Amino acid sequence: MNRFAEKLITWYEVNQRNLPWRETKDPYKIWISEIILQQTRVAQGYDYYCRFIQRFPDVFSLAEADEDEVMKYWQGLGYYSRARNLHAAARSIAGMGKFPETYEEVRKLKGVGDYTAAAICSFAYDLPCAVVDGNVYRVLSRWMGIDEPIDSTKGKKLFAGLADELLDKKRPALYNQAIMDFGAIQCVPSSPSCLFCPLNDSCVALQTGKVDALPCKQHKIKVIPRYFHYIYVRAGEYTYLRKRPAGDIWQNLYEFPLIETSEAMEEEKLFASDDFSALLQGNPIKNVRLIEKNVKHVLSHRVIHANCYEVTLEADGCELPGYLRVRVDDLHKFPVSRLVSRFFSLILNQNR
DNA sequence: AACCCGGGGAG
DNA sequence: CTCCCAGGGTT
Repeated sequence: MNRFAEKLITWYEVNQRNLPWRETKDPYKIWISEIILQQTRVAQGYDYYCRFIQRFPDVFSLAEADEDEVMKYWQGLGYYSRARNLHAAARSIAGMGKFPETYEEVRKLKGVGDYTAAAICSFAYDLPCAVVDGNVYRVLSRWMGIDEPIDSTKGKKLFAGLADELLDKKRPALYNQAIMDFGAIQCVPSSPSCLFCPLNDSCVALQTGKVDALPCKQHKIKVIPRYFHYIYVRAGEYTYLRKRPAGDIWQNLYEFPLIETSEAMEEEKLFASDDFSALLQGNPIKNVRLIEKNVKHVLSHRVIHANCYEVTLEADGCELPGYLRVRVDDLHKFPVSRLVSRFFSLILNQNR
């Protein structure tokens, strides 16, 4: 038993958060919680977890569901590949008959990496696997005063090795929960209260004045602008959607017909473009109206400048090739991005 | 190794 | 504004 683990666990007994996925040893529920919480704060994922478990209480109910419904339950959470992978993995597990029970088998599931496999195996089965997440990087880099970048291959291997050494192998679940809660509550990214920290007598970063400088990262992401023009085509009670394809953001979410331009474009020029003509297939236009303009939607490495127009057609019943024809009243049933959801709200509110 | 993939909250 | 969150996949 090491002193570090002892202090963390003592701290945890007093300060731990009460979370629903800690009340169970069911690997399915723990798995769901871990996928939801990837790059997502507890406060943001909490309600999604509760609704998800209520609708899909076990792996078989999830496996039997349509992907669209799973995506709908994920709507607004971001990183939608998590939901697609979760669904695919559920079908795989259902085929196996039961949830995998070793680290190697759990690690093979789609969407499960080193961190998530360690979390599931320690929490559900008490296997001695050390978790290494953003919290662990922060706690270890500070406590040991290590400035090796955490986003380099060398840094990842270094911290994984240290995490393994420090793991309390007799109670891995408790230790893993403790170090992550410690990072989330006590050893926070900015302005931690080191004065009241139980590790302040042995923290290298505190003693060398490097708390604010750790953990160290080398990577900076470049943000690239994109220009989206959504066309809400109105034909009587109907409108048109398509499912976003693979190889781009928001895969498998739905959206209005989209014209993307390489730079900002005003309404007049957009409506005169070939893309616009091709979209409407020569159907005569009755009316055009602006829904919203210059919406700035920020993603992790894209910033989307979006406009949305309503184009009402003369004809009520026409088809647009490549698009789904749906009732305006049914729009709310489709899983969509936050941006498209915003336009849905504007449109549906105006209808009242 | 570099890049891609969301959305939200804190400071 | 910037940074980061119970990361993982692809090239």
